[in-house]
Amino acid sequence: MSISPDVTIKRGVPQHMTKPQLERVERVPSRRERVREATLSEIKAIARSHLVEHGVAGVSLRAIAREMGMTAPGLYRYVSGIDSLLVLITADMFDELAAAVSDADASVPAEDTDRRINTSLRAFRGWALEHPAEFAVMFGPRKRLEQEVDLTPAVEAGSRFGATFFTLFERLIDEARFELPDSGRVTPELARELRAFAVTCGFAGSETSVEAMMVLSSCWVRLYGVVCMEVFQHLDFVMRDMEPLFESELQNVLTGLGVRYEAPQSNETATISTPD
Amino acid sequence: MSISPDVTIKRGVPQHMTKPQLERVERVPSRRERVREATLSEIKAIARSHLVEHGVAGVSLRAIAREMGMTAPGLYRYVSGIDSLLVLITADMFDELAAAVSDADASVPAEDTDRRINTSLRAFRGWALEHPAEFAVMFGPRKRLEQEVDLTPAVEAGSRFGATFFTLFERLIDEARFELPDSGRVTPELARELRAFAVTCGFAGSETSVEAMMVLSSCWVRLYGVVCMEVFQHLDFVMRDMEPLFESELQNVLTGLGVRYEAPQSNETATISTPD
DNA sequence: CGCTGTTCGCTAACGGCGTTCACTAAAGCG
DNA sequence: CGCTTTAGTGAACGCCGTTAGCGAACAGCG
Repeated sequence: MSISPDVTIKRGVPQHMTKPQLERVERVPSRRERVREATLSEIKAIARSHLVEHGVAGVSLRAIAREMGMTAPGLYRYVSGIDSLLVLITADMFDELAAAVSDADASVPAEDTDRRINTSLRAFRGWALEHPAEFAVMFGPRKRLEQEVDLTPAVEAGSRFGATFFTLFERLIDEARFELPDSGRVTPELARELRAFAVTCGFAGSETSVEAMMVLSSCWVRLYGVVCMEVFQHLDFVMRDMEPLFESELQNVLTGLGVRYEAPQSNETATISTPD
Repeated sequence: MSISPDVTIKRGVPQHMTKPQLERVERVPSRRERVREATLSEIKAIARSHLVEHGVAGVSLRAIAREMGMTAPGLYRYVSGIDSLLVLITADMFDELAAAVSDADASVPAEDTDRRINTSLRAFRGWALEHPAEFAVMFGPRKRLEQEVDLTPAVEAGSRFGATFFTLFERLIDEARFELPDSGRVTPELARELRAFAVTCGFAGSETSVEAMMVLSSCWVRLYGVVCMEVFQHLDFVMRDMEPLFESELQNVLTGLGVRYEAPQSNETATISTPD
């Protein structure tokens, strides 16, 4: 067991510290480390492309190795197996999705909470539609009885993604946009789960109420529902274009949140263009 | 191409006609047909058990054949490949799910629409939780870029499943339980899609309005969302027990539909017991 | 420079998979 | 009975993940 792949060699530097001043002090990543990092990136990139082109079942170590001009066993120096490779790229994809949403969010004036929310949520759907294979891996069923493989990288990235929306939601709470449901509606059991939710997701310290968490959950479930249904094509035989339904749900959800609904621009949501 | 598996030999008998009187008239299924049917059933049964035990990736023709005491190529007499076998059992599972919901529905007095709906929807979730592997195949992402394989059996069974709920929903419309949303809320594009929906699902002739279809879609999407999220375990790291959230969503949806929400019985929803 | 321990990538191999093809043996049927 | 259709087999092809052992390249050090 002299080999231990999948362990990102962390430099023990807190991420919020700026890198440049530390690089010389701590460690300049040795040549070996750099080339190693590069091959790992190549592996993930090719895996990703195979995922897109042939679906998750079409991702194979042998094919990746072939495309890289090496042999499959060699990849085991970088990755402890196909499953953990999938977990790795899943983590990357979550980060990418989070970035896509953040970018969209950042493209509108920070004070315009309403438009920011409209935009962010549409960005989520947009990314999902543009990356159905990725979305399936990220939000679809857990493939195996994955007791075996370590999911933490993906889960962590997933949390980072969630945080993107949580911040926006917190703004809504601060601005007291919507009426909280009667506290009678929240059963003790639900309250317990929601508190756990709040704690795990970081806004424990704030005065975030259980009722607010319930609203958040409900909204998230609804959006997840429409988008899943669209990407997984479960209404395909009955409905050609799911966008109107998504917009309708979005409108319902937003008005429930006291957020102004804005009809989408005629050009695609993916395009980030400054409105006139 | 002398072989043509996967084609259920239909006897051209409408299902609503009683069988016995016709059997002799039309065709008594020959001995050969009977044994053939039996082996096909065995194949599907074993496939199903492997699906449950090892997930969808764990279903393999070779393993099935092994367990049956035959060799893999022999299975090709019954099934045109692993993919179409999966489609076949998916169809069966949809019928089974539909039956489970129907049974639950039938276990409460026919006039008590409210309780019937409570019960049916909980039955849906219950079945999903008891059969996560099946649910993943039925409601998860379409595995391949399945241009190749013929999905019709599964799609048809899926429609039958949908019909289970549609009938209940029609009752709600007839009883005029809920207020329809302003027709201004339905964009022309959405209206078009919803009409297609209504037509494909059979209640075209009735006076079912586009607005009603919008409500139905919205409700279905929400329930699908919670259940998917629970079965796919996407909030696992944040929430232990999803039942309270489901119940909360159910309550929201039902009150929106003008249906009385009934708290679940203390014993599990799966258990069908006559209330006192 | 040469020496030494580590990392890398290879070959070979095992067992599993889906699928095709040519073939035999059995079953059905006139 | 003989002929046709069908069920099932064995061998083969080409994939796959994964393990084990080996040699070559490399990094660091005296």
